Parts: sequence; C-alpha cells; structure tokens
Amino acid sequence: MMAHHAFNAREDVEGEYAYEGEVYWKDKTVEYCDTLLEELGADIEEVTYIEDPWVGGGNAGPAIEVIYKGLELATLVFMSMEQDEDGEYLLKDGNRYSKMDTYVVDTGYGLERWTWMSQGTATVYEAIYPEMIEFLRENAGIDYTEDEEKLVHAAARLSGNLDIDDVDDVEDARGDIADELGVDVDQLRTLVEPLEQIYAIADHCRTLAYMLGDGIVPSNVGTGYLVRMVLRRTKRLVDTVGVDAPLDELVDMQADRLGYQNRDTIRDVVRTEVEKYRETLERGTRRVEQLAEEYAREGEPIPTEELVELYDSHGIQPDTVEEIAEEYEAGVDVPDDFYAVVARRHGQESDDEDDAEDLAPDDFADLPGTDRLYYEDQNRMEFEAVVLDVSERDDGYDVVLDQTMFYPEGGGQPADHGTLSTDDVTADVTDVQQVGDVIVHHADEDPGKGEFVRGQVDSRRRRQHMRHHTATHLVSHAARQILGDHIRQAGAQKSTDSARIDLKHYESVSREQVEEIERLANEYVMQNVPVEQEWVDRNEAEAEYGFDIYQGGVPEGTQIRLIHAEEDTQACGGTHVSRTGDIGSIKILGTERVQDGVIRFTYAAGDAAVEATQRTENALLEAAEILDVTPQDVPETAKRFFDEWKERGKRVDELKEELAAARAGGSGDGEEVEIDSTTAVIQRLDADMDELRATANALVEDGKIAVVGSGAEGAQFVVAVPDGVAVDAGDVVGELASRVGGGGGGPPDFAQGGGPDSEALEAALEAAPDILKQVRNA
RNA sequence: GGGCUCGUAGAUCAGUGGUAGAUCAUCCCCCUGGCACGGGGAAGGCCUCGGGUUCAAAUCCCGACGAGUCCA
Repeated sequence: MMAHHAFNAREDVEGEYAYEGEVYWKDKTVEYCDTLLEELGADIEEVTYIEDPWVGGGNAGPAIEVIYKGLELATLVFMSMEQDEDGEYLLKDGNRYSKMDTYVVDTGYGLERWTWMSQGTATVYEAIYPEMIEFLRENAGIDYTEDEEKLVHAAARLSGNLDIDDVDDVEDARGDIADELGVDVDQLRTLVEPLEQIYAIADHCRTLAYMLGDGIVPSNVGTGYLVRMVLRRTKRLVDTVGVDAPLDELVDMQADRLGYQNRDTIRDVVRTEVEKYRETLERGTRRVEQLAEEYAREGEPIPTEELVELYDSHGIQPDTVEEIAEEYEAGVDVPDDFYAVVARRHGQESDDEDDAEDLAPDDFADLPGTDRLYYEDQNRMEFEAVVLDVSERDDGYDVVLDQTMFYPEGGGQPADHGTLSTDDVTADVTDVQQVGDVIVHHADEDPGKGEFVRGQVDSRRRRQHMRHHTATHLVSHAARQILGDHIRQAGAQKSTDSARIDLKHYESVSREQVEEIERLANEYVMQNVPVEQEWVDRNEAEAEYGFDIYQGGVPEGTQIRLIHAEEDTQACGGTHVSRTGDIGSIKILGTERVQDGVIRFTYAAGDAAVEATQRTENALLEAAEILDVTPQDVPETAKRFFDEWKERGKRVDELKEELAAARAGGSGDGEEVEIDSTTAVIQRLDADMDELRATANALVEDGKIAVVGSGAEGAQFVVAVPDGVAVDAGDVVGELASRVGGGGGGPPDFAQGGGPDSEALEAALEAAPDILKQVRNA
C-alpha cells in the first residue's frame, strides 16, 4: 500500500500543535491522485470518484473512493471530526461528532490492486505471488475446466468491486454475484470456496513471514498472540482445503520471496507452534469427547456455558465442538452471538492508573542541567561540586549540584548511593533521580545552598552495577549467538546482588543452552576486550547498526550514547566497566518463563557471582555432611535414601495391616458386646488413623462391628459395620465425636471422626455399647 | 497488562471433605505349534510445593512454581 498524508491545523489554534496552517485539503488531494494515476498509465476518463463519509476509531470525516474500470484502487480520507456526545453531527454509526482543531489527509493506494489491474489475472493474489498460488492449487488438486476458469475469473472481478462496508453477509453477496453471472449459487460456492481458501492461505503465510521475519515471537500476550492466532487459522485452512505440505514450508516460500535472511529460525518457530497447536487440539478433542459422551447419554445438548468454557479456557472453537459432538450424536447449542457471550464473561476492564510523580519537574525547571561526570570517567567515584539548590522534603533534602558523579536511576540500573560532605556536614545520599536535565540527589542532611561539596560514590555498590550492566549486554549477546537472531530484550533490571534480563524466545530454554550461554558470556569476559562508549548522531547510529541497538528502550535526543562490548552494540545510558575482564565472572543463577514467549535470565557478576556460587556450594556441602558422603555422591545417595524411605513406608503399611489383623484376631483387649446377633468389638488402640482403619477393616472381615478409638493425637474414632447390619456408622461416630468436642462422619458402613478432648475418650468408649443400641433402635 | 482452566501411577484421565481409582503401557502366569487376540495376577503414588481452615484436606481458602487458554 502507498499513502501520503497532510496535517492541517485551523488558523485560530496556532501554537497549540506541532504543525500550523493548511498544507493541502480535498481539491489538492484529488489532484495528486489524478496525477499519480496518469503517471502510472491509467486512462483518466475511466476514473470515478465517489464520495462516502468515513467513520472509524473515534474519528470521522468525508472520504472519497477512487474507482478505476470498476475496481476500487484507493481511498482518500479527510479526517476532521472526533466523537463527542454533544457534537452537532450525527453520523452513520449512530454516534455524534464535532469538528476538530486539526484536519488530516489520510490516503491509501492499493499498490497490489494496481498490479492486479495491470496484469489482468483472476485475482490480486495471482498477480502478486503467482508461484505460490499455483503450488497450492496443484497440491490441493484444484483443477478447472476452461468454462469454470472463466466463471471464477468473472466472479473474482465482481467480488473486487464489492463495497466491503456494505457487505453484511458474505452469502448474500455471493448470491448477487451468482445472479449476475447467471449460475446457481451452490455451484458457484463449490467452485470458488476452495480457491478462496487457497488465497487466504497464501496471504496468511505472507503475513506470518513478515511477522516472524521481523522477529516477533509467538506468545499468549501482545503481538505474539496475533501471530499465534494467524498461524492457527492458517493451519486450519491448510487442513480444510487439503494441502499436503508442512506449514513451515509454505511460510518459507513467502519468507524466501520477501528476502528474509533468518529463514531457518522462521521455519523452526512455525514447526514449534504447529506442534503446540496439535497438542492443544489433542487435549481439546479428548475433553470434548468426554463432554459429548456425557451429554449424549443424558440426551441433552452441550450447553452454551460449556462451549464458552471450552473456547475461553481451552481454545477450542465451537465448530470443532460441533464436529466432534456429531460423532457422539450429541447436540450442540451455539448461540449466534457466541463471541459476545465470551466477551461478556470478561466483563468491564478497570483502568485506574496510579503513576504518582514524586518529583514535580516544575520545582527544578529554572535550574541549569547538571553536568554528568559519570560519563566522562566511569571509574572515578570522587568529585567536587557546588550546591545550586536545596529543597526540603518530608524525609530529607533534594540537593541539586552543578555537576555530579552520582548515576541517577534509569535504564534498569538503580541509583548510586554515597555521601556529599562539606567541612561541617556529611549527608548520606540514598536516591538519585533525573528530572529533565537536572539530577536530584536525595540526602538526609542539608549541605547548604552555595556550599562547596566533596562527593563520594559508594564504589562497591556502583562497581557491582557496572559489572551487572555490562554483563547484561554480554548475556544478551551470548543468548543471541546460542538461541538465534530473533532474541530481543523485553526488559532488564540490575541490582547489587544480581541482575535479570527478559528475552523473547519461542520455546523453553534447556539446561544445556543455559550452560552454553553462560560459557560464552564468560568467554567474552576472559577475552578482556575494551568496552567503549561513544556519542553519535542517532540517524547515523540507526543507519549503521539498525534498530536492534534499542534493546533497552529508545532514548530521547538527537545524540545517543552507544556502548560497544565484544561485537555487541547498544544504545545505553548506563555505566559500564572499561574492559570485559573487570566483570570478573558471570554466573547464571536460573531461568524462568515469565510469560509464554518470554524467558527471564537471572545472573550475578563479580563479587555477587562468587557469593552466589558459594551459597549453592554451601547448600551442597551441608547436604553432603548430613548424608556423610562427598558432594559428588550426594545425588546418588539422595536417590538411594529416597528409594529406601519409600520402601520403608510401604513396609510400615504392610506391618500395620498385619498388626491390625493380629489385633482383630486376638481381640484380647477389646470389649465385646452383642448387638442383635452381631458381635461388636470396642477397642482402644492409641495408634494413628491408618492403624485404626486397618483394624476396623480386619474386624469387619470377621463379620464384626468395629468401634476403635485412639488417644494418640487428640481423640479419634473409626467405626465400621459389615454388610447387612442395620447400624449407621456415621451416626455412631457422630455421637462418639461429640463427646470429645469434635465431629465426624462418613458413609454408613465406614465412618471416622474425632475431637480435641482426649480426656473424654475413655468415657466415650465406655458409652459405645449404649450408643450402638440407641442408633440401631432409631 | 487482565481473566479463566489445569497440576493425582510411565501415559491419558476419574475422584466436590471421610479406606487414593480406571484404562493403556510394564512385569509374571495361563491359553496357542507360533503370532495377533483373549483370561488371570503383580508392581507402580511426598495426589507439584508451602501455609491456613477442620476431628479429618487429593478435595475448601491463600501463596509460590509449572502448564494451557482467551481478551486488551
């Protein structure tokens, strides 16, 4: 698509906008359009301009459609109104609009449509990527007779003329076209539909090639989510139309055509995503099958509620559900406004923002910009300066100097700490912020306006920040070498003890890859290459290194600061060590997947790396000491101990059961009473719940009613009743438990309960025969 | 950024507070000349982790970790 724009402002609002006056408006725009079409070789007599008001995205205005030989080639939009409840104009979308202070020309010329027009192919798709269309048609086995080909050609041309705004129903439009061509609508559909799907595949593949080629990583959030949706839709189309080629191959055809260099990565991403989709579908299918079976059994249709759940939480489209449900002869209840129902489920979003600005820029507006000494010599930690201004705050003082060595918080690097001293006072600096060009030091004492101060930066803290900052560049660079060129930074944070960087990647990172990255990053450290900074014109920097230098965000200003470390170049305002060797070493502490498609690496550099390694080592040594083996033997020994522990657990269970059987058989210490013709055994064991249950089970095996109690942990009971005996175990336990201050219950043949009052256990058990009789009578 | 769902045997999943289950896979036995199938049996569980509620938690509540999904 091609376009030109003009930003106009009304004369009475001069000075309020970045632009003023009128550049050009409707007449001139149409004139330009005429000229362009003529230049392209169009017969100007065949051009028709149709005015049609435009509304969209809260703005509106007149618009002109440019039709050439019946085909819409361009739209010229004149945006001049904005949505306004009290506006004087009521437009076609039912909203009210009022005039804006500015008015903007927004044009769109369909370059590809022009190509189509000039080539005379059936559709625009054959005009712009004929090889791909041919490949897909052949692969899917779509073959037409000469007459059919003519029909399709004619239908395509008619479709091209449809005013998309006015087409509410594609089926109606198809009917109109069929009428016009004098054919049956069903015949037209079977003829055209597969072809339409092929066009969609080719076009989606191009979209995917663009998105993936430009380094977007599929994800469940943001732009990455869009890629995923397009990819899945394309995969569905490929399967529907019966194209027998892997999707990564199709996308690659477009990536190749568009001249992307990272084609291997693109294919890899597509393959990974297709596999993920396949798994999702499989999971979904199993789920739907279960539901379908369930509802089919009850003779009810699958309710909308379930469909929403399937779609929203599991990503299964209603039509997929219908397909599967059909096999189970289950009905499906899909409402027409299905997606509206889903939307309603999400409800209203609350957008309360609380970006409280601690420092008001106005406070320091009159002060000159602070000279930033930390860029001149990043290794110096001492300096002298004059106090230009001091403002008292609730919790201290904001001090502004003429120059400073203190680095203000920014670019993911925390502020420096340190002191500012005069002959009389020493103020601790606990925070440093940049406000406009002024650097503000937050201190606990007032050094005095106009005083001469000596500044001392906490050098251990700062050096750790420098190490971590340079390490961040190296880790990011190393990750790029190991994982691929698509690796982009999604955020970073440095501190004294560790640093982290979020990288976009399409699959989880293996332990081996982490080790590789760590090894490579440390190799850069050991090479001890200089880390250089330079201030350059941003346009020159972009021209030479591309937009990839903005990994950490896009800085302001025409001059930007570049940091070169190894082969890595980034725009960066942070402080860095002067040689990579100064980092000491880099230890990657761990990775986590912070969201789909974003991996967080946490690592430590310098002292912190040593400390982190020592911490892990200490944990290992401690474990080794407990097990009384060497650290190397810890995994094996732990495994053996774990296995043994499981083995013993099983043995204990077996013994408990044997013990229970023995107790039940001997029944020496249990009291026996006859309830009707059944023997009830009342026994106190003082054992855990497992043993009580086992004993009760063993007694029931012998055809006896079991009432066992324990005072081991509070008071606990298990009551079990053999089949065919008219005693409800739940009632018995309920009565027993209430006497020890608790509760209980369970099925009629096996109940458990207890309470905190173990003192009352004995009395409760003594009352058990009476309770049993009472319950039987009830 | 927000919402929702899930985490139980090697795999797929049941289990809505009261004795942890099914199917497949594994191993053993039977059936057969052999194989497929079939029949019988066994083994296999820190119910993701940490708190809380309860006489009692796989189950309810909170948090962490992991997986999935929808929306902006």
